[in-house]
Amino acid sequence: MNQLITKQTNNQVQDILKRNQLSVTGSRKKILQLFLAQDGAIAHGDIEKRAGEKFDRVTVYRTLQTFVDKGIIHVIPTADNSIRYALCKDDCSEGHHQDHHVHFVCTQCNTTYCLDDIVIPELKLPKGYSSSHIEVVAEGICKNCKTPVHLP
Amino acid sequence: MNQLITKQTNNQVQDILKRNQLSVTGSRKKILQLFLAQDGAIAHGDIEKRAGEKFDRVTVYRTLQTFVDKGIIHVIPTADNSIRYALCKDDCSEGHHQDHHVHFVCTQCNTTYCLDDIVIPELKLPKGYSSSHIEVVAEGICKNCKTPVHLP
DNA sequence: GTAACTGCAAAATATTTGCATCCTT
DNA sequence: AAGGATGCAAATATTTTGCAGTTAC
Repeated sequence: MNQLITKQTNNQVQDILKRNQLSVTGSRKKILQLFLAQDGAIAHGDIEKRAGEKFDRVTVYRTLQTFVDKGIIHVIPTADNSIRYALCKDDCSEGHHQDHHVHFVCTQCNTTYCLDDIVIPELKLPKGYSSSHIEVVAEGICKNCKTPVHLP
Repeated sequence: MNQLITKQTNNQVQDILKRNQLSVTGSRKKILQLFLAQDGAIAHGDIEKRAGEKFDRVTVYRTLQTFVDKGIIHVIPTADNSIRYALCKDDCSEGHHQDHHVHFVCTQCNTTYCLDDIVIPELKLPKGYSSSHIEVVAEGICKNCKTPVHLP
């Protein structure tokens, strides 16, 4: 879990920022690194409390907002009023990612995942309602917390 | 939209409170009235800013929390960090309501509805994941904001 | 060099806690 | 009468804003 910045991820980060017409700065690189290195979603507090790094709180707020505005990350609302952010696979910076994917919150480890490959089935809404976007958050046990089955 | 408390709703409110082993107090009655009188979901701020009524902020926090704990109302998370609460149809106080219904947020009037009658289709989760609860929030135009069709 | 980003201070909001008083049962 | 609920004050926590110094391009 060492936060070594490899040459490769460094390039990746720069790419994403440049593609979104953002200047490549230290904070932005470091925060984007976190997202790239992380399987699940990240809350504002997770970044601030990050051991070993020191992040200015205000800069974190502003950076996250900038990333959301650019479509690099997206917001995952949760019931406990702790907003989490996630970078999704591949085309995050194209703004497609938000359209139809499922979020999964593990009740055991509290990790939030983006399940990009799950198809959200059509909803039959009542007469008069029409929807442009559907957000699905599933709650349960994730792949890592699943009790392993001991085969004989 | 007058907040007249009819004898009937008064009884209804008392019923709900008693059924949940809560003492019947002024604040609880007034706040529960609001939920009963309202089609959509309510945010903390909506209650405080309620014209004509004066609610102590702290009491509102505590009352909402109590109602959530008892299962009288439930939380609807939204991306803008403004948690909303809704009382659902019929069996709110039995704790069933949260299980599988769809929330609908109108992007026009910003009202949040509980669509209790919509069936949430099965999700095919990736290998290793298992879910116990699914939250679906659809966003779009509601029945009231729909542009009316002028028939010839 | 210029425009944009950062970090600090401080303001504005939102939420929680403690406690004395009041109300429900 | 007793326990719980309320309302006020105040403590905490969260988010936003202003601005001067710094950095990216």
